[in-house]
Amino acid sequence: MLNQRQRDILRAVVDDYVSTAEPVGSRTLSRKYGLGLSPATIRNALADLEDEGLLRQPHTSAGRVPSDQGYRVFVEELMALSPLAPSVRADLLRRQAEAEDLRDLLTQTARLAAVLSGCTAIVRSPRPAGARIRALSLVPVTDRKLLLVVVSSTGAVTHRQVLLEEPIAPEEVAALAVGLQQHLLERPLDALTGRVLEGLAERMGRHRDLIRQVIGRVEAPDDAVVIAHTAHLARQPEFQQRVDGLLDFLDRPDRVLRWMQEVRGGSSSPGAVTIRIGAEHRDPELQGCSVVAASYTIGDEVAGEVAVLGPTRLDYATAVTAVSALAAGLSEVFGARLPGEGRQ
Amino acid sequence: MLNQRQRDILRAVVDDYVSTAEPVGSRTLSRKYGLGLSPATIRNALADLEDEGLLRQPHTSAGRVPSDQGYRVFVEELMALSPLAPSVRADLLRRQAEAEDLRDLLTQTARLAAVLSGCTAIVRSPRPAGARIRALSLVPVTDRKLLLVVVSSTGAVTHRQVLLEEPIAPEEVAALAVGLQQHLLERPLDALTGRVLEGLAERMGRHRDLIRQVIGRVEAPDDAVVIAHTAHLARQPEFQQRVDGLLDFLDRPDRVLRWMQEVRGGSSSPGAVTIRIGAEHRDPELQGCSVVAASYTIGDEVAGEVAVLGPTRLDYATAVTAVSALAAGLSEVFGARLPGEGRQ
DNA sequence: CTTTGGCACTCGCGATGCCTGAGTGCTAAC
DNA sequence: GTTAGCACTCAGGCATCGCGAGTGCCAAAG
Repeated sequence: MLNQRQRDILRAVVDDYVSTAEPVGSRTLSRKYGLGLSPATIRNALADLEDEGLLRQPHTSAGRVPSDQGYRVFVEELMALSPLAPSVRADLLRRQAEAEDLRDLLTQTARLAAVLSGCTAIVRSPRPAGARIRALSLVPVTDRKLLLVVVSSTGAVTHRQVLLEEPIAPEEVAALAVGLQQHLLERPLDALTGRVLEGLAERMGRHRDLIRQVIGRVEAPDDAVVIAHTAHLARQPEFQQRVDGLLDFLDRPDRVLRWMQEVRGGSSSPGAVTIRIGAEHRDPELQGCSVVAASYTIGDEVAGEVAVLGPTRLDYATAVTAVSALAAGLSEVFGARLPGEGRQ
Repeated sequence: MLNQRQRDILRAVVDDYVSTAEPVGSRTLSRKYGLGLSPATIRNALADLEDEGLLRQPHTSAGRVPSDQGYRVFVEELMALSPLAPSVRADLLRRQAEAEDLRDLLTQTARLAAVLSGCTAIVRSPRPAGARIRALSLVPVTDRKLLLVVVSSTGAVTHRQVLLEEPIAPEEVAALAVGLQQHLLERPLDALTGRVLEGLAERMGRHRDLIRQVIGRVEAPDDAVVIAHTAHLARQPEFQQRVDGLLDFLDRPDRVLRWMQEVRGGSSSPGAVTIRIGAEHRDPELQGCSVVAASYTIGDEVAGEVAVLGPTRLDYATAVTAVSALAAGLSEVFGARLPGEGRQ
């Protein structure tokens, strides 16, 4: 276990390294941080911390740098979170509430997270386990082309083209839409598995193939993740050589999505902030990176996450306050809007 | 005017520099390219080309590098375009035709362009001057929230939330939708200016405010540009120091859009390929970059562009064949689908 | 008159070596 | 337990050097 001095020093090392990106030496610590200790004393403490595996030396006569494990101790025990000023918080919430639609809301949130934290931000679209079909409509585009529009209880709108073999009359489309609505409205999206749909197709008789085609596509929503400000990653000195790998990773929504889900993984208690540091990531591209993610909720269910991504040397305290405030904002906006009263 | 030898040598310099990223010397040229000339002779020609402003020397005793102007001469007079193998072309078209909807089509196209050219690719959503409203629907989500869905003749689907002060009954929504359809279907999107809408709102009597709210938002489509594979930019040796500026630029869809429009600017003949090189860009972030853009059409109108972005040292021939093939593919897909027969 | 070989010259780049300064660990004194 | 002092280490900056790629110019050959 660490004693108070070691804790103070570890905190100082992390603070300094985060802001300078240079290994921190005993003299600097003694001068810049009010520890009231001589460099020599600090050196002893540093050596202890290194033995514990919380600090590393890039080379013999360099200062210390926090190890992944050191960051972990920092975020779990030492980090001083200063809550956002109420005015700032209110401003964030206002901006979120002003969003025009779901997409806009997520984009705005991601941008705000990026600006506040100085990192690349990622927001995962809401997909609560219990999302239901709130509205469903078939729009005839031509006599052989329909547009299926589904609005889920999260506010997500998905639309798919449906191309037909045979022409269909508008009245028939309308009848079909009513039929679908009867069977599908308020049903959970998750429940739209093969068997259920097969049954539905049977029951509705005509247009069986059409129905299959239509419904099989409802569950794949358009935007799984929104990413803002990748430029912040490229600015980090430690990534100069590897930006392309990271960009490549972020370019593939499916991978990012899987990864986000995995990050949340264990701790899925609503509102919790998950932090994953450096080697704790499985993906090789993400070595040297940390992610701070906060989940937001719709109703009482975890629906998605707001996250920021940066080098392990990142300002965890700022990141945590930013993502939790924004995730809370999302929860609030969803809470206010979605049960259905349509308040803006 | 350049003589044949100078032209051959300029072409060789560009070819070599594009593939190696190293300044090209007279010896290399004499060895690698079948010019049948001694290095000394080539040196004379190089000196001439430098006097013409088509080549530069990074420093005395280095090889030559094409200047922006040199690239311009290259693309206008010297570049040898080899058309794509029919099988490749067919494959591209097949992949485009398989796209599920507009969004998917544009994303696929951008990815293909990026892979073929080895550059970052940008596709601008179709917005032909004469795009019309093909379908329009109001989906009741709650009693105070509607979703307006508009399908344009380009296949673009836009949806907007409409929040109401007063609750509205579903039947009323349906009636309203019919009214809107009567007045708006097949009208050009461009014509939806304030005056027309005002008139419409008057004529429809009730729900005047609602109508205003609804229609004012139709014209701002969701996705103006699709960007693929920014990682390719980061990989370019010449951009190591400046990736962040470029990423920053690409992060703002509005700027990218404006810029794409400006690039097409002059030559708007359908199917034309526009190339803009280095200093020809106004934006300071784009110095040292080139863009190759081909426009695609819907009907006979230019609707948008497929473009690739890279360093001035880019493989213009490959880029040109790639973007023109893909733009032609888009034109074809739109041509086949959009008049309304819904063929896949 | 054009082409070419030869030659002197230039200059970036990588390797080498030196020095400095920041930083350490250890020990002995407080 | 803390601190001052000291010897030691090592990365990074700086100058030096040699190499090699490349040039321009000139005079001879075609």
